[in-house]
Amino acid sequence: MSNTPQAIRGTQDIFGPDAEAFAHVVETFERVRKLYRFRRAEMPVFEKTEVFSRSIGETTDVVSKEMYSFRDRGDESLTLRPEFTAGIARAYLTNGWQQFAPLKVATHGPLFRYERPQKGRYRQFHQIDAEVIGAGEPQADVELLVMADQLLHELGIADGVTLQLNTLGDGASREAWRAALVEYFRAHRADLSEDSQDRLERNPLRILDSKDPRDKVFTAAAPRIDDFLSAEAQDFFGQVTAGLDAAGVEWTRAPALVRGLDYYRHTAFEFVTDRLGAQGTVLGGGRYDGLIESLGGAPTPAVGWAAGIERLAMLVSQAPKLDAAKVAVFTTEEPGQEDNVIAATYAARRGGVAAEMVITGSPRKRFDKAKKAATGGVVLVLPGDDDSSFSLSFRTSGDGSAEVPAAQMKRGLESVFDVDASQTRWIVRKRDR
RNA sequence: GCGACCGUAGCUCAGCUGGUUAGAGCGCCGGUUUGUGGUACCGGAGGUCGUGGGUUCGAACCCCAUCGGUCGCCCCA
Repeated sequence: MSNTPQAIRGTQDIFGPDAEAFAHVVETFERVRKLYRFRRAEMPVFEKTEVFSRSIGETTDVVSKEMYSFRDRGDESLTLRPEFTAGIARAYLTNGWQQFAPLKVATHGPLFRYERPQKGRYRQFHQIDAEVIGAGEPQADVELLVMADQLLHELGIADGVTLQLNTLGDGASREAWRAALVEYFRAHRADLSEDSQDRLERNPLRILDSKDPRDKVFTAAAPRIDDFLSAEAQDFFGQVTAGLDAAGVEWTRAPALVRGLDYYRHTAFEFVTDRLGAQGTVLGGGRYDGLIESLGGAPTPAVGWAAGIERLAMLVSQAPKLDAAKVAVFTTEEPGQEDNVIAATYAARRGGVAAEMVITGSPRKRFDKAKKAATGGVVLVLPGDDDSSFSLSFRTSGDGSAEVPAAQMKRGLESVFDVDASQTRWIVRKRDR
């Protein structure tokens, strides 16, 4: 064991109920995304480093200390993607996807961030992601938000999750607000937490959602974005909220909500829960009208969101269990009948019935072993009248049971186990021996 | 990058103020029992006590380092 390589810190091997919940989240997302007519896209998991550094912002933590970057054999700096948006924007530009604008795309897969792992946070984590590129109207924001809301409802985790909504205004509004915040906090600089004094230089907006009580004294009275919104920005936000109201999506205004990355404008939002410890954000996103330009494209409005699959999966308690499916377990206690068990098991599976078989170990213990694995029931293979035939005995924990010739397996499965064996047309043929 | 707690069998854990061959349950393998049954009993395999150093007559237990896990800070999904 001691020379077995260990998994990389912050990576996870997902198995069992967790893996089922994970798959359930992805499957639900795929279903909902089709309802909203978002197209599927796949991007590489690594890009040139500049794809991220130029779009996300050099001063952000993500770029300055959380990227998995390395040099390839051509001495090019590459980076494992820390988010989807930048890569999608790059693909949009390099593949001429402008022709599809406004483009609704969705994707999911692994992302990488060099961080200290903790609850709901990993170095390789997974997100589902939806973006609308080339749509500057508030209706695009609304569509994305309603889709997110529906997804959370269909996952059965909408209770206890609230949509927190804010606007950062257009570029001019945001800059004016930022300047006012810097001026305001600078006046109280000495009384701020160490972290926030640092933030004052790097990312003053983030002082607003500091958890430090020393900062909270000042954040309450800090300048509010509303006082700096241009008429257009105000109108834009008004249309977003009106659309949400029309669609029946509940939201709350969160004036201190800002996004961590530089490219956000106008709408910013997070779906937040109090059930995941410190990692309360379950789905987050916003409008990033400046991003495509920063990658050398024409000015292109865009909105999007992403959600951590692991975090969603942790909230999903009602994920369908693999074991909940009715499983027929085939076995025999008669030495020499093992081949017939094999024949019957594969016939059942070809017919669409979930089946397992037990043909190893002590024949006397096989029945008990089969019983443990069987949620549908146990099928016992018995020798037939002659060497080349056999019959099946269907046993359930209830009162159902029946013994039928092998050829009538379909009937036995359906009547005794109550499983859908309608596809089972296969007849156990008599074998020459 | 910072802090707190935690590493004993495949899994969940017990192991007293340091004391002799480190235990239990579950799981696995074998035997017996039962024979419309989700049983009971017996036996077996499986552990460099995360790793390395130190203290001690003696370390799973105390000290240091290191690796890993968990949770929190920063930041973020």
